[in-house]
Amino acid sequence: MAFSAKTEYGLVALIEIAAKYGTGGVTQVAEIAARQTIPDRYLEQMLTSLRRGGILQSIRGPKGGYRLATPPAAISVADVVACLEGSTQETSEGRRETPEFAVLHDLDQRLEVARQSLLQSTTLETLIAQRDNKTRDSAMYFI
Amino acid sequence: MAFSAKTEYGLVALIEIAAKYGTGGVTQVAEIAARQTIPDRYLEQMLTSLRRGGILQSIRGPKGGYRLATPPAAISVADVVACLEGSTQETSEGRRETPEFAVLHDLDQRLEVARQSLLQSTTLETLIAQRDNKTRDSAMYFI
DNA sequence: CAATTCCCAAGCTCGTAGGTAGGGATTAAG
DNA sequence: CTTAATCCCTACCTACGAGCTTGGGAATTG
Repeated sequence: MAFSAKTEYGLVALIEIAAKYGTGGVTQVAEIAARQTIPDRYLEQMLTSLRRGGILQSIRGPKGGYRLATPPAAISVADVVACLEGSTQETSEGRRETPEFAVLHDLDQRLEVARQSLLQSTTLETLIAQRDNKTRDSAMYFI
Repeated sequence: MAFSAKTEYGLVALIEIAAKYGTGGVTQVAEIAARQTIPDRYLEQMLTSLRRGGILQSIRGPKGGYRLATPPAAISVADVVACLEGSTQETSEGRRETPEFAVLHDLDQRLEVARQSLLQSTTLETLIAQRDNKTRDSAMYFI
């Protein structure tokens, strides 16, 4: 899996929350955690990060929960990844500076660009659409 | 870095070894390790994997060393990665089967395809050419 | 036979991903 | 105005694997 558990859980939760965006309703951690079989206290931390990152808004107290801060189409997977993949100090020192390492570093950059390009062009709206296509497709078996 | 140390070291070594392909000469672990500042006994292990994977041939004894088993243009970075990224059992069990996870799995597949596509289209020949371009470019500063 | 190289396999260590846990602040409902 | 539900903050724990070390052996050459 190219995503860490953190990112994966965060995205799964966001898909659920985003699906309710039209209605204005909120979604609770416990709900999502139960449906997706994710430890709830752990998922809480992801959603907290997403709130701090401006992707989610939270409402406290009974009947509280989370909702998106912006429309699903405005939130890309790249945004979510950036928010959850905690900036792990890229020990920039100690780099070996031979031309061979440099060439690999370039290749690495190109890989990263390709990845980011896909992640930026995929939004929560996209993901919801894909999810709904899937369930519709599987429903067709029953016709 | 999208590559593990293993892969990175292996590729660096292969670039050096591949550069001698025309001459038919061999390259020794100690040489590469010294030039690239890689622990030699560690690098040994990567080259052993590459030999077992059919990418390298080895000659033992004094004046021994490694050479490519095939021309540089026939060895893609994808081959090298496949050889060195030891198949870490993708615990396929325990997968959560909600549609949300499924959608992310699809996205993951697309990321992997994009990555493989780049890695397959990059060969040792490509990397050598890029390295040589680099050194030529930096040489121009002295004109 | 002695030096040089590759070969094989085990073991060590430290960071981190992934998860747990304790207690606090806010708010709705009765 | 109390109780329960929810989010909030912070610290801690732990298994595991990436990255590296080590100890020997087997082939080859001069």
